[in-house]
Parts: sequence; C-alpha cells; structure tokens
Amino acid sequence: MKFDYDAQYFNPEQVLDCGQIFRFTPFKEGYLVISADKACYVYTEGNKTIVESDDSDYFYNYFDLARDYKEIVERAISHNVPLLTKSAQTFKGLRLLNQNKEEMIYSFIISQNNNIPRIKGIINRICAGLGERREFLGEEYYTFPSTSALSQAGVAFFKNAGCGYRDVFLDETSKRILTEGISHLENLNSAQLKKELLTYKGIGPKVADCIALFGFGKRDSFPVDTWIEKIYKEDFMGELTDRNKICDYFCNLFKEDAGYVQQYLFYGKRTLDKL
DNA sequence: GCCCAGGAGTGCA
DNA sequence: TGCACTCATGGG
Repeated sequence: MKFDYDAQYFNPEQVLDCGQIFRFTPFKEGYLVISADKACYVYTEGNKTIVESDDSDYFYNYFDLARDYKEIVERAISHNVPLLTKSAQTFKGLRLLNQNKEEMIYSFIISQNNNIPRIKGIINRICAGLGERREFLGEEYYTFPSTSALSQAGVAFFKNAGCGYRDVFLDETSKRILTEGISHLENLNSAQLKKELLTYKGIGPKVADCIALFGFGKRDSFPVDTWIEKIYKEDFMGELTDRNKICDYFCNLFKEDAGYVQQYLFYGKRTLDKL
C-alpha cells in the first residue's frame, strides 16, 4: 500500500534528521523507517512525498499528516526571531512524528548525556538482540523489543549493547513498566504527564519532555538540552541558567506551538551553518 | 589527551 | 531547595 502528500510540507530528510527518531536508514531513493514493529519506505518524487508500507493508517498518523503545517510554519515565522524564521522557512517540510510511547521512553533514557550517532548504534544493537527479525521490501529489520523482553534482558545485556551507566535505568524502568503498564499515563495533560514521567529511573526534565512531545503528542512541551541552552543565550540573549526556568520561559513564549518551535530551533542551530 | 554529547542520580549543606 | 560531583562511551 502507498499514499502520498505535498512534499513542500513533508520532507523525509528533514523529518528524519532533526533528532526525533533514531531508527532509519538510507534506502533506494529515500529512507527505510522503523517504528515499533512496523516499517515503511518514504521518498520524494517530484512534488509528492510517498510512503509505502503494510499499514497506511499507522504511518499516516505516524507522520502527523492530518495536521496543517503551513499554519505552524507561519506562526513560527511571525515571532520575528531570526534563527526561528530562517529555520522555519528552510525546513517547512519538517513534521513532528507520533511515535510509539514505550519506544520513546527507552530511547530517550539512552539519549541522556549522549550523542545522536551513538544513540542510534545502541538502539540498533538492542533491537538486533531482543527484537524480532522481519523483512520489508527485501530488507531485514528488527522490531523494537517488547517491555517484557527488555525487562528480562538483564543489566549485563544493556551494558554490552554500549549503554554505559544507563544500563540500570533501562533495567529498572522496563521492569516497572512490565508490572504497571503505561495506560495510566495516557489521558494526562502535559504537566501531569511530565510529573509522572519524572518518577521513572533515568527520566529527568529533558527526557520527560522528549517523551511527552514525540510519544504522547504533547506539542506544548519544550525539551531543553545543551543545544537549546546555547540558543537561549546566543539567539534570545537570555540570562537564566536553570534549565527548568529556561523551559518555562520558552513554554510561556510559544505556548501550544512550543514543541514545533523547539524542533525548528534545534535543527536550525545544528545545520543551518552547514548548508 | 581533552571536550562534548538531545542529562540525571546522589549526597550534603 | 540548591549545588557540586559523578556516571560509560565514542567521536572530533
């Protein structure tokens, strides 16, 4: 099955390269993207971006295609912040994904004090070790492991996958989720969800915001990492040093668009100079 | 060899 | 509550 969408507001490279997803590889004319236990092939042809998969409904929602990003881009530009304006104009095709909640929890626990290439490698090794081997369009891939499989793997497995000191966080959190599930997290507002997420081992303010934003669709979340800290100082001339206060500052400034703005800023700061 | 990476847990005042 | 210290690991 396949479907297509206006490529101006759906650019695979921008969507995949902006740091919200760790499981994709270049494939033919585009990318093979893995989410939870599913795979799709996404590529641009002319003025259309095309998604091929075995589950169109899943990936239509995954790529957030019911939402109008033209309005989001225009609102971002209207704030008249140079970095934000330039980034939103350059990356009109960026979209926030609606990813699997548990995959986001484990993936962003791994992300703390870590760099993106290494995060990708760790997650790939964990999937290869505990996930199920599948095939899509002749390509092999591994599903993201179930909480059950993760909870039984043991600390040594995570250590061996290169997780470093985060091994115990993954072990403890997967065991907790195995017994509690995550259904009690589903219908909370952003503040309530963040508060709950902060009670898990390995989840602090920044990781909680990423999980809320990418996994639970809380678009008013604004993760503050080292890059955002730098942007706050250099592009907003901010004086605060407490990350929680910097987070409040941006959330109050951008309200319900905070998450989109955060991605434009983060991706723009990392890549605009190199274009 | 040093610094940094999509930070967070712990101990101590 | 605030703050310094520490935590693996690989790339630049």
